[in-house]
Amino acid sequence: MIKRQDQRERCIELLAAHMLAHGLGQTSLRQLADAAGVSNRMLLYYFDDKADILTAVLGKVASDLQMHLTRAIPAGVKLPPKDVLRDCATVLLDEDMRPYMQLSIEVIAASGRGVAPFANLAPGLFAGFLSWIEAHLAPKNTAKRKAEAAMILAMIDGLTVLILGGKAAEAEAALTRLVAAL
Amino acid sequence: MIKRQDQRERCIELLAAHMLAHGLGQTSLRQLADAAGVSNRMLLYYFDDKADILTAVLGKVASDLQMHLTRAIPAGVKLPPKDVLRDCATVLLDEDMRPYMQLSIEVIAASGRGVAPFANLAPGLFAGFLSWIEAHLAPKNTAKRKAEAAMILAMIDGLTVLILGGKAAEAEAALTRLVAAL
DNA sequence: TTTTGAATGTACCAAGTGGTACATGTTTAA
DNA sequence: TTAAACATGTACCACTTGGTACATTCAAAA
Repeated sequence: MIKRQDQRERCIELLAAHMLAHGLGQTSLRQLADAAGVSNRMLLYYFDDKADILTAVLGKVASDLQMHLTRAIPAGVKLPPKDVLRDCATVLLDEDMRPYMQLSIEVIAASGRGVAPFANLAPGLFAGFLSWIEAHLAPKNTAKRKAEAAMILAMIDGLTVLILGGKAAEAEAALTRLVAAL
Repeated sequence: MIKRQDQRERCIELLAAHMLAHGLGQTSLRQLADAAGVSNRMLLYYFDDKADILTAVLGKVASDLQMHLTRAIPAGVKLPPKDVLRDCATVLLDEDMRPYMQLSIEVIAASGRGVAPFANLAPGLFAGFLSWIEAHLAPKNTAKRKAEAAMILAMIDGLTVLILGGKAAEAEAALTRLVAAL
């Protein structure tokens, strides 16, 4: 009867879908319990408290996002920043990935405010992304690669923000101009 | 006894300071009433409802932000994108402006979710910024200027996101690399 | 001076919040 | 078979939420 861990995992998956669909604003225990198909009583049996739920679910979301990226963009191939930006943008700015990017921005906004448990999550999340991008950049020296990775991440996030603010067409034009400049 | 309008204006100023300091997460009627030094009962006398408060306050914040920018960067001077980016970044990424940028990202995140009343605010906010930037760009044709303006706005927002996520140093490096590329 | 309208306080409402106490079933191990 | 550990439901707690009903104070117009 190892049901507790099983249920915890099951909940994490369902809750990841819920949070991707509805964001940080719809995360009361009742709403989460409904989304997971359990009672709020049981949610707090599977998890320590609300922070534990959010941490676990967002961890899953982050690793799914990384997996999407890794699956779409082969590892081991080193490219100049222009191409890495274009490839990342193709994957991450696609409409299918919108929920992931929307949720990411929400988490970062909360993190900037120092809100628990997001403040502890965001830097690690970013670090993972930065090293992922860096690993896809053609050599040069380390400092330059780090700067280029940060630049690419900033561009992706900035374009995402534009899209979330209702300026998808402008983001498209900006990306084109950006790729041309690199 | 034209007190009602006066108080409304007074509240808007105090609430702008409060929201810049504490964000969208601390905007219950009680919290806002405390920040404005009035009772929540009176807040709803000066304003129609919570959405009316937020709309008014964020309008003020947005116009203050634009004023900061306009004051720091002279109008009428047209520059290449590289310089406009550098100038905007100097103003907007400065620590003093952090509350404005933090709050902006929060509003855009909410807007992307379609949350009232933010969803109606963000596009207009962006449009204002885009035309402001465009007005500072050296001629070329309109389409190119629009693309460059969007690019610059995306970069600023992206760097802001990096900073909020705890990667200020990386953002700095990214900006340097970015300016060099343009 | 009386009346009228705006300004303000007190007290409340139903709904939702994170979380818990307690009882009850349900497996598993002794 | 019995005791212990796990699993689950019901009911509740104090608190916060956006918002309102009602009474009252107060300045100004009649």
